[in-house]
Amino acid sequence: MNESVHEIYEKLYDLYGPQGWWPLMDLESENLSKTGATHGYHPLNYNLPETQKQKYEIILGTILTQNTAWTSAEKALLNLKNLDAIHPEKLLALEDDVLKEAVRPAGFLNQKSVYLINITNFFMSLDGRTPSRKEILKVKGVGNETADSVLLYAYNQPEFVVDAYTKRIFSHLGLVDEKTSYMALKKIFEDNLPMNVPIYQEYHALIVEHAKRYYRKKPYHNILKL
DNA sequence: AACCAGGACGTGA
DNA sequence: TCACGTCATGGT
Repeated sequence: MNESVHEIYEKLYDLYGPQGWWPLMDLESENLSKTGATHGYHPLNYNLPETQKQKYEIILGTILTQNTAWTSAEKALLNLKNLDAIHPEKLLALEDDVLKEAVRPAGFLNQKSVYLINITNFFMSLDGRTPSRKEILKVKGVGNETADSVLLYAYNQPEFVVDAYTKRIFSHLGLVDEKTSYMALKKIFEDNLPMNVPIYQEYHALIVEHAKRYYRKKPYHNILKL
């Protein structure tokens, strides 16, 4: 197990290369991936986000993509951009139905519009400070994965992000039980990898890329030859 | 036509 | 704690 965590990372990186997550709308597309967003990746640039606005865009994206394809979340994000609402104050100033219509393509519009407001208030209360994992989790609409995504990609904190794909791949490979909890699985990765933000960022993105190709529908196909 | 998307919350065992 | 239903839309 210890070995395979890092070994699989190497294999995925060799297969797909650097992914350049988290996508940001105002960046040129430079990614080789064919299955992700249409634009916004920034492979090998680990100095992002550079501005509060970019942090905020990432945070909005983490909510919008919950149980939703990124292509759909991206449409909602573009709607918000066209409303000039990728700014905390302006998003809060939107009429309720306007916000919901913007969120609609990402699904769960009633929940996500409230969650966006919740996390926006939280973001503003930080006043530029980096939040702790515990305090982000208090925001209604932010669970384990979203909290870790915010910390890893918006604040460059070494928190490994686990998602449904992670559990699916590693249980399919027989490395963990399907019922392994989020925190237990997170710990397995963090215990077997150097505590390094770019590696955490790339590994999670690589898992998503790999899963999109081989773990969408059964029967799953193990091409990693472990 | 069923199933899945870069989940989280509320409820009742 | 944990299993289960619910939330919405879009693509395959």
